[in-house]
Amino acid sequence: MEAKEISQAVIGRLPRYFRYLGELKDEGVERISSQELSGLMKVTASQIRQDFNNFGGFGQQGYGYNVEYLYREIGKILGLDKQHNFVIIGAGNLGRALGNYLNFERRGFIFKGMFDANPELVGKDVRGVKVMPMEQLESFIRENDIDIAVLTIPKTSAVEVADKLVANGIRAIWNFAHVDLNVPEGIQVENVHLSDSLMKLSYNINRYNSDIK
Amino acid sequence: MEAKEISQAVIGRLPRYFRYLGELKDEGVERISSQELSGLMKVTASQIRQDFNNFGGFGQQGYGYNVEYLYREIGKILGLDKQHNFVIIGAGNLGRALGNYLNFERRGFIFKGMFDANPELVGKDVRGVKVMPMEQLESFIRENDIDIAVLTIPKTSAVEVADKLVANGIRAIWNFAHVDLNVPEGIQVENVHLSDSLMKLSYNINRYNSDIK
DNA sequence: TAGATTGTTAATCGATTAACAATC
DNA sequence: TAGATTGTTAATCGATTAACAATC
Repeated sequence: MEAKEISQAVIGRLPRYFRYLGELKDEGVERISSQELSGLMKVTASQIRQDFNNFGGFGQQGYGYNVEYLYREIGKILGLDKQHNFVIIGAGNLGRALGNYLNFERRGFIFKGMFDANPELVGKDVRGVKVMPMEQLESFIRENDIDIAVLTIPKTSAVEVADKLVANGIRAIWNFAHVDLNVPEGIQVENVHLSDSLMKLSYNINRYNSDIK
Repeated sequence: MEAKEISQAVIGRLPRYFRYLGELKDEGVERISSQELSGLMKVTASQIRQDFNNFGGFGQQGYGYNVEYLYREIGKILGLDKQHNFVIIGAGNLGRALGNYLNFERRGFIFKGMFDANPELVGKDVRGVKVMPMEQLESFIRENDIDIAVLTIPKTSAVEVADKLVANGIRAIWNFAHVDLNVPEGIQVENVHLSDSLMKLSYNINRYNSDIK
């Protein structure tokens, strides 16, 4: 398929559409117009139609969109109809919290392994998965069809671990370490920099207060 | 001050500048040009100069920027020179992980209290803070100068809790619940929707693969 | 058929990049 | 002073919104 590149701005909005459509579906709503969805989601109807049309027409003139169909199609676009195996590297608080989060499984993300450099954590159980030592990471990635590595380790070791992951065929890194990873073209990195997010909040608190002075 | 509105695109980049400048400072680098910083951060020098100039001139022609000064100024813009007290609502895995994260304190974010609806979690200790029952939330917010509430509870209760927070004078919500909160103008909300982030990663994995077919 | 609403083109708006005069 | 590099204006690019013809 000769698909033109879809902008990340559009991709970034798809999960939110997916969530709203899922809720509408669960409420038994059968169809919805861009106008109604616009009211619900507080985005323009124009943007909704443009976004959907990046992927071809999902609607029908005079009718609107079929909720269940649109929900399913967006799921497919997001790759949620496929299984993605992941490992978590770093069995600290955050790593364990993510390992225990059950909803990922519902979307096809399967928790396959967990690793930590600290011998005291090795062998511990997180939702049926035993923490393994770092020495086993590379062979495990290769032998268990792992797509995604979740990095919940300190930034000091993150860059080095990322290189190992890439060398062993990982396809994507979900990076919670507070450092920019440098990976070759074609390896996907999604950063979750929690402290950056908190700083934005801080800025907005203070800006608002100085504005009303 | 009559400051024109700074776009969120710019604000979103400030924490990353702050991080790079902090590292440069720690390495003892005294000055840097937009050109050098551009090479390091992989953004255009033009964007760097435009971003900084939103807040007035921090540099000097022919010299560049003083690293330590610029670092400190960006910190001030982000409000990191002020103390922000926060509470965590939801003492599950994620809430406890955030409570145990020490680096927030270094930036002026002080962990003051933790709450949970589950009686079995009440009384537990997270880094010196005892988990309190939800009944105490509202008075605690009012009486302890709490700026930020971190929501790590299921989406089913998040909307209701957010309303209570607003009614008791919270200024900002760091929302990890997978639901959009509707708050009055002037209350800041920063969403961290982890599953949205994971879905974006999923899209990019699958897009890349179909592109190279 | 008439009304509704999409798909899509055109217009606008905002953000990024390029260029260069100002100045250290 | 000459060279370097900012601050800032102008040009470009991309994303959002508006408008409307196509069509169910």
